[in-house]
Amino acid sequence: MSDTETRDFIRKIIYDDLESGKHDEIVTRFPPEPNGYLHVGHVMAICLDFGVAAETGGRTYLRLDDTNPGKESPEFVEAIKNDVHWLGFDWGDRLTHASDYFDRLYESAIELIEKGVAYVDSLSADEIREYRGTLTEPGRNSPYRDRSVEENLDLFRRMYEGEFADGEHLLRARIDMASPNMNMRDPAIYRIRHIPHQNAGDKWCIYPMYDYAHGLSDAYEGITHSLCTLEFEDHRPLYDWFLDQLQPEHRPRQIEFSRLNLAYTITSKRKLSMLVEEGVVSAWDDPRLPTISGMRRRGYPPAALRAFVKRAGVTKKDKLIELGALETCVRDVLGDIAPRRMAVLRPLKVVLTNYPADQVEMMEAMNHPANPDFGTRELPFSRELWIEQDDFMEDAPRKFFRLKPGGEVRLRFGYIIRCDEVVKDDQGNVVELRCSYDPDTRSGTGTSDRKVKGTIHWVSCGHAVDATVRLYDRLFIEANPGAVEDFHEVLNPNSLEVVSARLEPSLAELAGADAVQFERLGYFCRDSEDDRDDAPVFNRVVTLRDSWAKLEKAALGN
RNA sequence: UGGGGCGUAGCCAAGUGGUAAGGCAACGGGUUUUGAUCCCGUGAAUCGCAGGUUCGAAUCCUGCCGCCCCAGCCA
Repeated sequence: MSDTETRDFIRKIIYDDLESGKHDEIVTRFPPEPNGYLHVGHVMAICLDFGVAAETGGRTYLRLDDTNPGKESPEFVEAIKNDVHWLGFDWGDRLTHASDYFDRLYESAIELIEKGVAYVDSLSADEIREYRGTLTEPGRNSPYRDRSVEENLDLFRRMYEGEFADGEHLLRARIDMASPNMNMRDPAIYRIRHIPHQNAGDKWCIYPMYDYAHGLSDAYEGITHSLCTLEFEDHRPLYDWFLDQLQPEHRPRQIEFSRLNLAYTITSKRKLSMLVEEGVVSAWDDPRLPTISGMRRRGYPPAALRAFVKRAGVTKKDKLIELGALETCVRDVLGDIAPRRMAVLRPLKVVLTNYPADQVEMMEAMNHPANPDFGTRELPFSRELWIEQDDFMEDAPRKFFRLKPGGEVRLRFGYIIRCDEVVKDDQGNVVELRCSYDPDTRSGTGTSDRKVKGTIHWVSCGHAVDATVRLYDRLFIEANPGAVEDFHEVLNPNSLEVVSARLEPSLAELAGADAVQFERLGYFCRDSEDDRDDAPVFNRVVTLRDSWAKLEKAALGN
């Protein structure tokens, strides 16, 4: 951290604890429940948990918070591990599960009963809800609240042994049914669930609740700072209550921060799985989703995600961050590392009428305009070329400095050409441009020093590689789709457009998942699922900034 | 109408009694064989509102307003 940066409020607390000698080492944990895929909101938590430990020489546990079997699965465990690694973080040998502590948790529950601060309730779920009261009215004590320690011990043991059906009994903390904090109205500690567990198998038929298991797991692992999101703030008194009652060796401290919400996206696990199950998107790693796996498949580099959450900051204020902020981070890192290539997304044929029909020249092209280390490559240039349909306009405004009838434009790394004739089909669509090239203007070696205002990209027809390119846009047309009653109503019908593109030949050899820049268009990467050697499929990661498009849009608005 | 949290520019965010950093976005200009990048510059904040304390308040006090979270045997 440089001197000009200020520490967020959590880092202030943590660094103070180090300086005051309260702790010699910082220990944190990232505790996802393996019941879904990680998303951009988790990136924030991961970077905070792992980041603050790493920068202070501390440690971080990756703990799978698996206290609710039936919703959790090893598939999600693997996806989570994969995502955290990909983001650039390492938990070493500190991969744990809440279920690793089920034995100790069970013993501690007995201790609570013996202390008289926990009891077995035999009300039904509906009755418990009625007894709980409301936000403005206190709850009432359960008729089973005053069972003897012996009876509670016996009942709890029999719960453990599987003597009762699901829901028949419930172990509860004995706190205060009149507390204004709903979480303190005798919260559940253990419930009966006759289902196997993703990690513990069929050993248990009673499972601990989050509030009970989480704080104690923190204590067992020697977590010094247990960082979580704001909605757990009013669980903190309960978190502390369990620690007070059981006095574990280590005393973790819970600190809450606000979630990171991204505009035009949804991060509720429930809604995310609806999108997947309804087929609105193809899978959990659909490139339009804000899941980590989706963003990876989309081609977002992990460094961009890290930079993004750093810019967003850690506070307690609700935030809804503009999509552009993320995209800027993606462009920032890709701009430096992505090799440049040429590709035409919507091809329009150009015939150079004065260029020899059988001639092919190899044009040298820089792989990165600002970094010679990327080297150069050769592009075949010939009589027939593809250019972008958007780069030609028949009735062009004065400020349009691409191709227009009678106008000139430079072909990137090639020659200056002039549009002599526009060929149309029966419907009046422009299907071909007949142009002439100026032999004196060959890139780099031309004898002519004349300049033209525009430069456009192209691909030689006879050498082009066909490819499918997927153009992604935001999944929703509403900035905060999570706040809309039915998100189906605000889906963007144009979130995916598929085009048949023509690529420069070198792209056929491009291997791996790293992104390249298609000059003047954006950053693209091979799709990790559908790409094949004989049928390339590229995803558009993000467009380049486009001030022309902005001008056009502004003009339309007038 | 209970409890908890939060209100500084379009979006983030510093600032904790001495006269409002920074980033993103926007706008203008320069460079450019990517309308990209890069560079330079500009505008934009009655610090949620109203009172009060003080020589001085975004910072302290009081009252109000707005937004978010909590009534799972979910996490």
